[in-house]
Amino acid sequence: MTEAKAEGSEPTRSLHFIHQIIEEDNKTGKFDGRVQTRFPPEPNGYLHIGHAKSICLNFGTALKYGGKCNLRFDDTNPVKEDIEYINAIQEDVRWLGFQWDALFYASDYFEQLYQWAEKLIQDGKAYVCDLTAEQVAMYRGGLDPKTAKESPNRNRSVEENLDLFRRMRAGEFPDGARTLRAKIDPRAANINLRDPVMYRILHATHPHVGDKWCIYPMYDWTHGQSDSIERVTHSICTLEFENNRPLYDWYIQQLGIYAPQQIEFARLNLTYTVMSKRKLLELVKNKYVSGWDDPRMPTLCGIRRRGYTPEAMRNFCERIGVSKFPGTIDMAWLEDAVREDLNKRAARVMAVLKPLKVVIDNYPEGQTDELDAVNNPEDPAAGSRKVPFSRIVYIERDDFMENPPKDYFRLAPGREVRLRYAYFVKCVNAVKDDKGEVVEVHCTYDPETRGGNAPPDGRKVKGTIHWVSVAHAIPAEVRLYDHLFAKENPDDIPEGQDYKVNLNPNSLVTLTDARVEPSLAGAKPGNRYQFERLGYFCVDRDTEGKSLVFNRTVTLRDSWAKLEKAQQKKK
RNA sequence: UGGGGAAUGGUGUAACGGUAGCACAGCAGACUCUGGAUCUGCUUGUCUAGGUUCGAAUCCUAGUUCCCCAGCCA
Repeated sequence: MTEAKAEGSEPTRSLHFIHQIIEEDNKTGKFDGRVQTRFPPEPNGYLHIGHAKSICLNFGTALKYGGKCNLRFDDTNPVKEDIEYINAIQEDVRWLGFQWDALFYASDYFEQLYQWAEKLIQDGKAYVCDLTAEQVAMYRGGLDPKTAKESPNRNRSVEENLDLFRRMRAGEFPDGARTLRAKIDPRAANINLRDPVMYRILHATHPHVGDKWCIYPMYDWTHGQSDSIERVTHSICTLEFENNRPLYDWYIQQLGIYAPQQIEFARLNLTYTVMSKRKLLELVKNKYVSGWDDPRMPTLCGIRRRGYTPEAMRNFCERIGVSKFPGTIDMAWLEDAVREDLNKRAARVMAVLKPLKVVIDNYPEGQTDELDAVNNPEDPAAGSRKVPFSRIVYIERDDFMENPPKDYFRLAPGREVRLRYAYFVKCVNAVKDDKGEVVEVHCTYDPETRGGNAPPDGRKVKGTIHWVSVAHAIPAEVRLYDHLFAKENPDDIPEGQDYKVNLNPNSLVTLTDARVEPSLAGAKPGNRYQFERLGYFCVDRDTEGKSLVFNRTVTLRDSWAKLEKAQQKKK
C-alpha cells in the first residue's frame, strides 16, 4: 500500500453506481454538466416507503449536483387515478423534506404527444389496429417470438390511418374498438417491441384535464417523451423498466428529439410488509387496516402517523444504498433509523401502560413531593421538569413478579428497586384478589434516597423502574403496533392460500387504561416522546380535548425481552 | 421455450488487478438513576469450475442460481 491518504485530503466516500455514471457524464460533458432528475409517480395510490427511496434518490441527486428535480404526475390512465392521490402525493414529498423545481403532469403533454403520433403515422411508423385486446395478445404470441404474427391492419394506408386516428380522437368509436400501434417489429425478441399500443380509446373523465380526451396515450408512449420535453438528463427508474428502455429509445429516435439517459435501480423491499399498490389498496378497501394512514401501513402517511420523522426516513434511504440487486431489507434497519433520531430529540416522560397500584406504607398520607426529572439526557439544553410523587403510585405490571427468576432486576417480594427520580422502595407484600391475581403491592421507602440518589450506607439496587402518582396521573389510550405481517415474507404462503393469511393478528394492541405523568396535559397531535424504558410514542390525531391517544412508534431496544425470549426457547 | 438483468457474512452495501471494509442483526463485556443511550471486543462472506497474472471479488471461458417481461396497467 502506498501513501494513498494524502494529509488533509478528504476521505472520498464511495459513490453508488448511479452517481458514478453522473460524475462520468459530467466529466465527459455529455449533458454539458447539467443534472436534472424527476420523481414521476402515477396518482393511483398513496406513496409508500419504496417511493421514499426513489424520492430521496431523485431529489437527493439533484441537490448533490446542483441540478433540478421536478415532480411529474404520470397520469395516463384516468380510470385508476384520482385527485385525492394527487394531493396526498404532494403532501408526502414535502413532508419528506423536498421541494420540486416544477410541478408537471404528463397530461400537460397530451396535445404534443398527439401531434407526434400523427407524425409517426405520416412517416408510416404507426397504424390503427382493429384487433380486440384478446386478439392482440394472441397475435403477439408468447414470450418466444416464433409464436408471433403481425396484425391484419398493419399495412393500412397513411390516409386511412390518419382518418381513423382522427376519428378515434373525435369520439366516433366505443372503448376498446381500436388502438393506435407503433409499427416496429411484430416478431421482435423483446416483446415490448412487437408493435406496442400507443393509444387506447377510453371515454373517461381525467382528474387533471377533465373530458378533453377520449383517447389516452399509453405510459410507454408518454414517459420517455415527457422526460425529453422537460430535458431530464438522468431518468432514474426501477429495474422492471429495463425491458422497456429499447422502446423508449425507439420513440425518441423516430421523433428525433432530445434523449435523456435512463438508469434502472432495484426497488426497495422490506421484511414483514407488502409494498405493492394493489395489495395496499386491498388492505384499505377491505378494512384490514383503518385507512391509508393506519400506523401499521408502509405508506408515508402511515409511518408519519406512527411517529417516524422525515429525518429518520432520509437517513434510512441513505444507508440502504442503491444497486441493481433486488434484495429485501430487514425492518430492523428502519426501526434503528427512528430510534437513532428520536433518541437525540424526544423528550423523556414517564407513562405506565398496564398499571399496578403500589402503596408506600411509610409515606405520609396527603403529602406530595415535587421531584426533578431530566427531560433528555442526550440534550442538556432540554432542561428538566418537576414530577409529583405521593403515597400511592402506579408501576408497570411487568415490573413486578411474585416469583421472579434470578436475573429479574425489578420489584418482587423482599426486593428493593429505585423509583426513577424518586426513592428506593422495598416490597413488603402483595395483595391478591379471589382469582389469585396481584392487585396491589405494599412497599416501604427510604427517605434518604430522595431524588433517586444512593443512600449513605452505599446500598445499591439493580433495577430502576418508572411510575406515576395515582393522584396526579392523566388517563390515556395507548396503541401498541407491531409488524403488519407475521412472516418476514408475506408472500410465503401455502398452496392455494392468499398473502392475507400472514397478517399479524397482534399488529395492534389497544391499551385503554394507561396513565401518563401530568406534564403531558395538553400534548398535541404529532408530539413525540420517549416513555422511559418503553419506547417512543407520539400523540395520535384521534386525541381530542382531555382524552390523550398515543401511538407507539417503536420500542426501545430491550435486552430483558431478548433474554426472556431466549429462555423461553430453551424450555 | 425467447429476451433483458443480477450474484460479496444472517441482511444490505464498499473495494474498480495489490491487507475483503462499513452498517444492521447476533454474541460477549464495560459503564449507567432508562435492562435505554454510549463504549470495547468477537463470530460469520467474494455462486461454482477452469484459465490469465508475481498477485483476481475485480479480467477471460463455461456453468449454476435468482429477478423482470406475454395489460388496450404503470
